[in-house]
Amino acid sequence: MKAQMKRLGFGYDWSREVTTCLPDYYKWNQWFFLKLYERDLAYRKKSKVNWCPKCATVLANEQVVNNGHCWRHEDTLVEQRELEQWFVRTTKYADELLRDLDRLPGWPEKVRTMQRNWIGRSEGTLVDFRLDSAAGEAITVFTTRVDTIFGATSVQLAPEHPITQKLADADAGLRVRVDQLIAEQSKAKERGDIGEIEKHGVNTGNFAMNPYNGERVPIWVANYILMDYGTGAIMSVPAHDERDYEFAKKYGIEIRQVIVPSDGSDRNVRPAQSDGLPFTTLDGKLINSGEFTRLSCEEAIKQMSAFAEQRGVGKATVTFRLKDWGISRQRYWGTPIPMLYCEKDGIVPVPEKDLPVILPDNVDITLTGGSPLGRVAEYLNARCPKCGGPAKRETDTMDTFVDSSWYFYRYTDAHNNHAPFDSKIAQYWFGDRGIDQYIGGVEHAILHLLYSRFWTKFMRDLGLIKNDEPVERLFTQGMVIKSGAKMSKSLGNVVSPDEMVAYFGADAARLYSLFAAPPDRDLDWQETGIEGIRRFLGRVYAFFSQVPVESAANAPGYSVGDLTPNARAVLRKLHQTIARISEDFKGRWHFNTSVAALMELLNTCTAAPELFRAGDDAAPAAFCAHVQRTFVLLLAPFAPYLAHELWETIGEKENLLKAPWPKFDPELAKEEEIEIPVQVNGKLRGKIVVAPGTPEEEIFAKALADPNVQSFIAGKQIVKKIYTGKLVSIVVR
RNA sequence: GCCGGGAUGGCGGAAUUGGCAGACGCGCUGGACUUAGGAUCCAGUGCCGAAAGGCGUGCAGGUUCAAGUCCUGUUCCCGGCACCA
Repeated sequence: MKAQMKRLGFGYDWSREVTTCLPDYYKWNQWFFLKLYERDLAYRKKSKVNWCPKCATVLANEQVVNNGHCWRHEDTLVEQRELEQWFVRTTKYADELLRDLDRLPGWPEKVRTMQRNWIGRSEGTLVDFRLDSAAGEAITVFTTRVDTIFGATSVQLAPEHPITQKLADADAGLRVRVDQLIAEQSKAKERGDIGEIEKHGVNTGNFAMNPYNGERVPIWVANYILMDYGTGAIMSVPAHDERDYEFAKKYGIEIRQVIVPSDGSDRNVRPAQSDGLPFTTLDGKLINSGEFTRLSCEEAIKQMSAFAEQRGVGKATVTFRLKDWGISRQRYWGTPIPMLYCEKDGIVPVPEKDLPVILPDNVDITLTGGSPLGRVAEYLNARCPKCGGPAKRETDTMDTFVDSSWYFYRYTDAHNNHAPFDSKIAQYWFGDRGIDQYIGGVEHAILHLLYSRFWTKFMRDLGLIKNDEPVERLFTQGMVIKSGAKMSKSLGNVVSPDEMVAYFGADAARLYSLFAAPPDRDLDWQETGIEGIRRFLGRVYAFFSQVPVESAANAPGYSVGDLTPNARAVLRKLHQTIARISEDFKGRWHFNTSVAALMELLNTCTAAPELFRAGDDAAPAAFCAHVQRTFVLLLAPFAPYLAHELWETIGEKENLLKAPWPKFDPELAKEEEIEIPVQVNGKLRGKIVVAPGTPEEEIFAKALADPNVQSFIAGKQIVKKIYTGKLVSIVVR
């Protein structure tokens, strides 16, 4: 990989290379982990986790893609397993991660939207529905539409909800039904089609009280209620929620309308006209809602949340879709999590001075199931740093996204033995706004980019850095598609550039990949067309071989005024090309047009062979040398090998990489005469050629005199004449 | 269902700000050179038409002297999210 990059002539500073699987890097992962743990940002909990059978390890939520498939193995369904795992409290930063998206104008809107959706902030109200049972227990529901609560005609629980479980424990019949619902949900989750399964549920026969009107409503358990969102319990308002409506229709639960359109129309007022229900927009006002009747929805939400708080039956709240980041992996390759389990002292962190916890090298990684590290006795058995007694090491390793969450800071100070990096050095490179320009595939829009944003905020709070965000400007490359499938390391259908480099050369491979499509677009990789690139490079080489070798430095000067029209045309094209390529480098990065511009420049040069022919004095040697030299400089970023060779050919002694980028001279780029298209009634009818700055009247006169234009205006009345500086438009009737 | 992005010749793509649609390259056609051509060079190449001219940027409308570009509606493709309460 490294050799490939070098062969392709990429200019990386390899002295800053970091290798995340070596202890001098992962030591700092462990150090960060201890800091997370100290700050209660890392914790252990038992929970349902995503398990990829092919990876034989756990995956974070973000790493489950495409309806429940593994992000590494898109053909493999992820299973749900109950495991004790380490989590990082990304949710603690949920608000900030969401808010700061608005401060990233240099990010594609697409990525920001994806992150916003992923974080999924939702404002709502928690309301307690007290159970009939003596203990004063209550079901807490989460709703974004507390204004509809007078229309609540049942409470719906997730099958896994603790109260469901409690009710089921007391009712064997219910237990059977509930277990069915759980099985069904987890299957659907594995298949990834939860959301498409038909809504159904079971009435528990119990009741809970709506604190707003004292009404007792039946408690149901339903398969469309998810335990891991909100509180796992909802109030069901069939008149104003589509899902509740569907459910109520099916089971004959009462549908009670409490919102009507605020425009005064009577649509949807009578429940008998049930076609119009559910009415779900916020643009309405309340009816049948006690003291809140007649309020607008928005006002009602405010007042009714406040009401809940005053009565101690609920409060306004915010929930997130974002979950904590599960970082435990049952794999060998990864950073060992620096934790110990002591019989006496429980969970004990490895002291900082004992870092790094080194990954043992005598591990049999061919076995599957469970953490490989658990099978290495020398690794597993340790001493408790507190009591000195026997302790077991944590055998899970960290998600590799931990490595990539901060590696770019390590680049600033890659060989630091005392800290992940020196704050001052990081500050020098990153300033307050982070990486000037980051490049990556869209596939990392929520994984890597969310984790590294979190990590940056965490490091800022540790006092290591000052910037709030890791990346100021983000550019998302398109994916490379190969016969219909995206090309990626994990899919293993990567086209190696080696063959292309061997056959056509590194320059051709570089130019080809740039020329094929702009970088933000997906590229369907097919190798037709590289011949054209090779031809182009051959023509460049030929162009330089036929020209007299003359160093620009040695040649006497020349005056632009003395140049032949052809030579001036070349000079003009040269400067237009400088402008175009410089523009492409400024952030648009459409290098496909840069390459096209170089081709055009060469075409212009070779179209005037007399200028560059040995023994022909159609142009001064200094002019030729200037054109050649500039051409090489423009070519260099794209085809560095050929450029270096040509640089020597033309007698340059200085290092090409140190030569300044050519300067654009707008005077030299300016056309001496411009061609102006003439339209009659919006259709192109002729073209006139004038000098720049020709007055408008003269242009119109010339335009009207054009014979073809004449034939279209003859006998008609001119209604309007427009000259924009680029084009003449004549309207006749 | 919701949120993004896209659709331009036979193909990849260009048109950066409402101003000549198709730059540049591939492919194709014809020609030159050649023992040879899968090398190189020259010419042509959006569609219809002999020409004049007409038509043409997914589809249907609209605004404008002028629309690939702006507005309304719509179809299809790609990506993301999804019983999110």
